[in-house]
Amino acid sequence: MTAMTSTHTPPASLHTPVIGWFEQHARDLPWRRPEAGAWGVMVSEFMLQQTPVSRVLPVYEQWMARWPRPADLAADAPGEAVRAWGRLGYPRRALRLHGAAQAITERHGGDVPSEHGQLLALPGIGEYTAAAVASFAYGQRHAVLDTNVRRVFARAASGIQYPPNATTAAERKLARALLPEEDGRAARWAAATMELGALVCTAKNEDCGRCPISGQCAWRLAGKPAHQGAPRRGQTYAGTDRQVRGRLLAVLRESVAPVTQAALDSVWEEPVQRARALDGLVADGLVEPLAGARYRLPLG
DNA sequence: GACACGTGGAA
DNA sequence: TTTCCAAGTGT
Repeated sequence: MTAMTSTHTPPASLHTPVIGWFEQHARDLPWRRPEAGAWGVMVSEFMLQQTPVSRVLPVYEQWMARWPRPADLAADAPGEAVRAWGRLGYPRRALRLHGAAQAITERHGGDVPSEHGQLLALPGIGEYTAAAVASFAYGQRHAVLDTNVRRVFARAASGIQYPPNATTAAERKLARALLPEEDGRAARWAAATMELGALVCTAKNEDCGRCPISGQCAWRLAGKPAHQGAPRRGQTYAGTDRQVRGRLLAVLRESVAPVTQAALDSVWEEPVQRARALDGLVADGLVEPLAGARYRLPLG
């Protein structure tokens, strides 16, 4: 049971100040403008998975100028999507976005579907992204649980500094309970709570002085107790297969012509790990092996 | 449920 | 310099 429900605080007392704050302080992001459309919303959601807004902005603009509709992307080679992805990281997202564009073109007449279940069936779209697109692009009522919203709810409602590592049933239940009744207001609430987590109720150095619900925040009222339990597993990177994959793919992105084995071998000393990383990229469909020990981004 | 999966800026 | 973190998904 959360502090919010145990004190019987009506959600409406949270909705108005949070949505009001959002109307005053929301960033003017291109995917929030009407001209972005559902496709723009969807592209931005793929790019923003684990990647900061500041790095997404320029790539998003180039992407939408080149592929303004799903069918435009679907008609191009998947390797071009990987190349245009640049250094955003997790390039499989580019491949999945390309696959989603193909599915939209084939199954949905070229229009991003509005139904949650149809969105969820597309490659690269999971629970969060399906809810986000349905909510932000189509104004529907969904619990949109990303890392920002989960942190806001953990603090404001549950009185703890950080949410659990993985989304729990209790979090989903709480998020549904806090959702405004009316569709459009629920969609604004989703965007507003996300923005609050991104700008004010941040993971570190939160700024309660600028928070519209600081007076109702269970964590703050409890004296902002520090997170209990094991520290988060720090993701090591140097020396991992991921780093090797990143270097290999960087070489392939830079070259339109097929790349030789020697060119790829030059990015990593250790041959066993290097081969394993390259095999992994091929298995993932990010790299296409050619005759004569040459490689390129996939043509499809 | 645990892990793999990129990248770069900030503290 | 090291660690943490950023609008997650798929296996």
